[in-house]
Amino acid sequence: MNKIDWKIITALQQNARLTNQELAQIVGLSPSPCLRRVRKLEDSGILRGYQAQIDQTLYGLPVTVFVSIKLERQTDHAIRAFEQAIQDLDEVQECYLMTGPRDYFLRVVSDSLQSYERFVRERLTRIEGIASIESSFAFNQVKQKPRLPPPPTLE
Amino acid sequence: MNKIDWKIITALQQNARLTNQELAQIVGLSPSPCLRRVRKLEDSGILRGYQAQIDQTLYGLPVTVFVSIKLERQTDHAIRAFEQAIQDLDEVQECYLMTGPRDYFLRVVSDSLQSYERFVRERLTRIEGIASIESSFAFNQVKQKPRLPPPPTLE
DNA sequence: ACCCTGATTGGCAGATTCTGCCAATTCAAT
DNA sequence: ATTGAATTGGCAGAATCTGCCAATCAGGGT
Repeated sequence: MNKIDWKIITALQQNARLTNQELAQIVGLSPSPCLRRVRKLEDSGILRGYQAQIDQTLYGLPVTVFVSIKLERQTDHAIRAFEQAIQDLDEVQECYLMTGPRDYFLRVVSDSLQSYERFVRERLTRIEGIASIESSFAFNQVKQKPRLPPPPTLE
Repeated sequence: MNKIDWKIITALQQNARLTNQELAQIVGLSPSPCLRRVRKLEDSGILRGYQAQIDQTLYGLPVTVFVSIKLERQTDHAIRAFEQAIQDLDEVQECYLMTGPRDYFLRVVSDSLQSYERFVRERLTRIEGIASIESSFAFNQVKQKPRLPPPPTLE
């Protein structure tokens, strides 16, 4: 990966629907080598995909909650069971395995506090092996930066 | 917004580089009304944009940290100053204003723990008005779902 | 049941873009 | 300088985009 690849990645993070011609112009190549580089980045896995950004509030899901979860025990079985259960919950947008006192960390979306309460009571707490759940509510999103800093390998 | 719009949004969340023809076929329309709907969703702001998903580890930024921040006072001035400062930090990928004991919640990326420490010491703590900082480290991402549940207005 | 109106759709066609192939160029190492 | 591998630019047929127009559809009022 070199400077041109980095430019490609930066440009596509800001607008994944750029045409190959536009992209080529931005990074200073002609279209065909530019397309080849994009394909290579895709094949290598660095470019994992392209996704539309949705305005959650306008879409109808204005509530964002961060949830810390602790398991009763960290056996292999309990971990796998929990992670599998989480995959099936549509409201869970992201899930991280954490260091420290909390085991998992989730970002959950919902249309209202009522719905979120129902989600916790009827879905989350039904998962086996959960010791505790702690919810933190977001007022709003202050920043969402679709752009990573340059990787250390570039400098 | 109706069922077709929802299909469009779902499809574009999974692959934002679908051609209009492919998208039209998926949602069961011919290309031209499909394109019109996409434009309308863009104009309305529901479709905020399209971004490439990057594999952070392959890219060279394997460390993800969630940071809770408390301000000394919640005056209008302090809040604005903090939010402005945050906008300029490339390492901060997301920032939320929170309810509860913590004021802000950040997702920060870094290439190593050393770099992260430097980031905290040389950048974060230099921002005026911060009372406390608490870092939680992620081992890895267990789930990343590029798909929202159907909005309540559809059911 | 009928008509009327506004919204939505499908098809068409010129303009644009994509993308595989090949020759030319660049660059690094000897 | 010379060689060879990697990368590039240009080309052209195929595919796609996208604005326009007529046809269709939904549903409200009489």
